[in-house]
Amino acid sequence: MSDAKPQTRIQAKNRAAILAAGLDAFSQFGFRGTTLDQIAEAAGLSKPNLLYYFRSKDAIYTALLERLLDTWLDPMRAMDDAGDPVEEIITYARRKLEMSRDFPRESRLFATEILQGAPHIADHLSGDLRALVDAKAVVIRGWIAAGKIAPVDPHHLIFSIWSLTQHYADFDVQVRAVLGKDDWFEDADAHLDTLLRARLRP
Amino acid sequence: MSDAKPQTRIQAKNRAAILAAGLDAFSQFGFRGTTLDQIAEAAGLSKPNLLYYFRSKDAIYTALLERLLDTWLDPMRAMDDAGDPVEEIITYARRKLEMSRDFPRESRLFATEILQGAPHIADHLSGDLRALVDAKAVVIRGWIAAGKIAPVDPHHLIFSIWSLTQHYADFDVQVRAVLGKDDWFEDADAHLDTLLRARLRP
DNA sequence: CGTCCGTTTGACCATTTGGTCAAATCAAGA
DNA sequence: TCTTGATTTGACCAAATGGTCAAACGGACG
Repeated sequence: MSDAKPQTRIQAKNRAAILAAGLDAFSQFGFRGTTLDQIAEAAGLSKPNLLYYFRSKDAIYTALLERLLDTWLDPMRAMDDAGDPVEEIITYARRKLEMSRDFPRESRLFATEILQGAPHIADHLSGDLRALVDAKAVVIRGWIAAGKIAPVDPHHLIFSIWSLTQHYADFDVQVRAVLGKDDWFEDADAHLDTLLRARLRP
Repeated sequence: MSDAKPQTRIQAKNRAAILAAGLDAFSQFGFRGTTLDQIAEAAGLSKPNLLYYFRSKDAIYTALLERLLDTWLDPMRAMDDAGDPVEEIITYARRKLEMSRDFPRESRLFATEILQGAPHIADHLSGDLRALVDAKAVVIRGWIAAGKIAPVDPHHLIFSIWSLTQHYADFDVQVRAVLGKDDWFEDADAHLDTLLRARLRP
């Protein structure tokens, strides 16, 4: 999976600058709403120069999505089948919430892609993602059968964790407007903890 | 708030067709990602004809958002201070879930607007919306003080209900891909019911 | 029938946008 | 220093896009 392409120092730097600028733009305006000039200016390059590093607008977007998907599921993969069930699930939720805090642009990029029908990653959803979720669903069912957590639909439990955590990144503007303050992490974390604990307690 | 403008039968019909087509397009592609030609064709009108009814692309989008905001908060307003606390909250969640099922395009339109920083409705968020949420927060705190429901942060409880329910409309593609089936309503409804009930039980 | 006003359209326009290309510039090794 | 390949750019292009406008059309009513 590692790129075999050799990269000069300057290439690495410029490609990184382009991806950073692209993440900023795409996560805020969506694919169609973002222009190459916008990205080029933010990256400090001319448009033709930008296209020297990525063959098209779509290539930038795709590269970002691939980089994102590569790490997006790490918290779920990190769930330990052998750990304490309630703690494993709650830790998973906390890690997802931390990602909303630390990588809101990535979360929004993912959200806009899904909202638009996931045209670039439909395969990923019904492939890798579904396989991983199904695998974790088996683990969760095992925990239920063992009486370690209360009976719960594993898929919808996972959806709950996704929605509860990503909401704080994706709807950040709304959250801050309603809360009247900017830092939601501590309160959200405590809230999620009690919510999940109440539901999972066997 | 009622428009004083008289409308002929044909005007009402065409304006409705345009709004319907606009909702389809904007909810899927966002504001910048949608073209007038797209809307015009879907509405069965020529582009100049479309602009005879709405002075600009922005006017269509704004009209849709206004219509949406007008009804979006109805379920929350319908929460009855005098009703049974747990049932009121669960009924609110169910109504929101029904909206995800029955008005997914509206939900996605709202989601794209918020994702992009709510440029058109920032005032609404920190005005009407915040006021309503704060009012309901007072009610919920009253319920807690009376021992009718378990202690909970009212704002984050409301965020939870928003995120849990809207997720099924906004991330519909992902939900269906992971579930491997198209109808999620019944299972989601049951899941939400037990989740909230477990958390709210005093 | 003829008029009037609401409706519709073809032609047109300026700007934006994704993308190309040949030429110029630069940087490092021989 | 000279060469070579990587890097950068100005000029350019075709298509798409939001929007305009004068002219044509159509139906209801006197």
